[in-house]
Amino acid sequence: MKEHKKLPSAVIKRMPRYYRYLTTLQQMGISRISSRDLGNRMGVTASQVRHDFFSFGASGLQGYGYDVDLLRQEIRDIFGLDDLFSVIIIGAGNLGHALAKYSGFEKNGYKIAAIFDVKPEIIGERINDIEIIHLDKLQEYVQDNHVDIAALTVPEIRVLEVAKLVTDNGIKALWNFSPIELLASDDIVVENIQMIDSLMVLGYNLRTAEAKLNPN
Amino acid sequence: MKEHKKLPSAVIKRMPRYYRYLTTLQQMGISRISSRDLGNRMGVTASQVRHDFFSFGASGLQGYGYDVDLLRQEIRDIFGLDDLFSVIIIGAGNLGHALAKYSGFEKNGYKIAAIFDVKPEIIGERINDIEIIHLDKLQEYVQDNHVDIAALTVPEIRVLEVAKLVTDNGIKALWNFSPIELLASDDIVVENIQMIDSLMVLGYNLRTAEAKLNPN
DNA sequence: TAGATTGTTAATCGATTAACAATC
DNA sequence: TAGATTGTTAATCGATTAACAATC
Repeated sequence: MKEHKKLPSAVIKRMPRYYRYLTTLQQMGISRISSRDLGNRMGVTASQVRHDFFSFGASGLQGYGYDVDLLRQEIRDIFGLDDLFSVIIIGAGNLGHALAKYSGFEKNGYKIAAIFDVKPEIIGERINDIEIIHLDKLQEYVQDNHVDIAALTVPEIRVLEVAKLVTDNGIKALWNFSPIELLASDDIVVENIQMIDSLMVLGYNLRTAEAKLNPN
Repeated sequence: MKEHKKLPSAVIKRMPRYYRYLTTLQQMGISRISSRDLGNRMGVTASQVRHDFFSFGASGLQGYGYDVDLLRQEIRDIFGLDDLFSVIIIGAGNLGHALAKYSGFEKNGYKIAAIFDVKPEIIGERINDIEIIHLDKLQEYVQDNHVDIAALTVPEIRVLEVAKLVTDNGIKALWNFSPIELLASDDIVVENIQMIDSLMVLGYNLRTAEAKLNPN
């Protein structure tokens, strides 16, 4: 694998967006794209596109643009998408179900391997061919199966104990959907999906936009 | 309402976090907090806390700290949380169900008013006392009821047509959960929840952390 | 008063944009 | 060759951190 310098965090956060747009272009049968055209589609400047691609070792061609397939594959390499991360879901409620049923993860390099819950009546069921296993069997499971990431879709009051259980069993990445924010440590990486934060920003922007149209 | 200058977008995005931490402090019965203590809990510098609070007109007291209730209320004012935004959910799948069942939105100033879907067999059902209405009735509904925000939890292939339907009916804020990104316009504000982006960043950070522990 | 902590400006750092030579 | 577009540095802009006087 090619060595990459440590990328600025602003670039890392933008790369999944580039990846999504490149995937769409590929599906549309478009094989090359200029920084200007891509920037227009995404609502960013051409300069930023080139600067970002340069920062991870671009594969463009002067006077031509970027090769969509090649560039997309470079992002796949950087994010390790061809290595197929193994993800388990803790909590088989509606949100856990929604994640398990969504086929987009598998397509992009993340395999949902199992779902854990504690409700006896659903243990053994399958969602999208993924088995629901009792949380008591987690230790056993991680001994027999490699697990990269745990998605936490448990009720708010359970999330701290579940996070402890999961990390005590050697899992080093938490994808947390509860409104209780988990903090990363030296050893554990965390992504919090804080839906309420996003909703608050949306509401703020709505009020700001309305105030601009309708000053009083 | 107090007038606020236009806030830097970095500050706006951090404010929901402050708000969550202040709410937790309030629930713990803590009535005042220093920038240092709050920063430590959140993993940010005290300087940034003070700078941020200053930028929206802080309410601290030298030698004392910030009044938790007062500060929290100021954030509520800025985000309009006491005005109760009205939110409708389009798409009563698992994700729509999960949103409808989550009580945290209502508690924080966002009322889920109705859920729309097209599956005849679920029309009229109630989730968490919120009625499922046929999408054909949307126009009628928005004429009779004020709607601020539409949460889009429809299948990927439907999201563009649904976004058009919703905005054609005068709704100006879209909270989009599909992997098809919607772009904001002059008239329409958008928040995209791109779960796959968050997962990719998590996977990247996991690999980077592992590479640091285990260089080879 | 002495100690603590904010309010606020200045300094630094990082991210974005502009510019244009290089080159396909 | 002429036109297009990247690669790359420099300039600008915005965000973060440091510093310390003000003051509770």
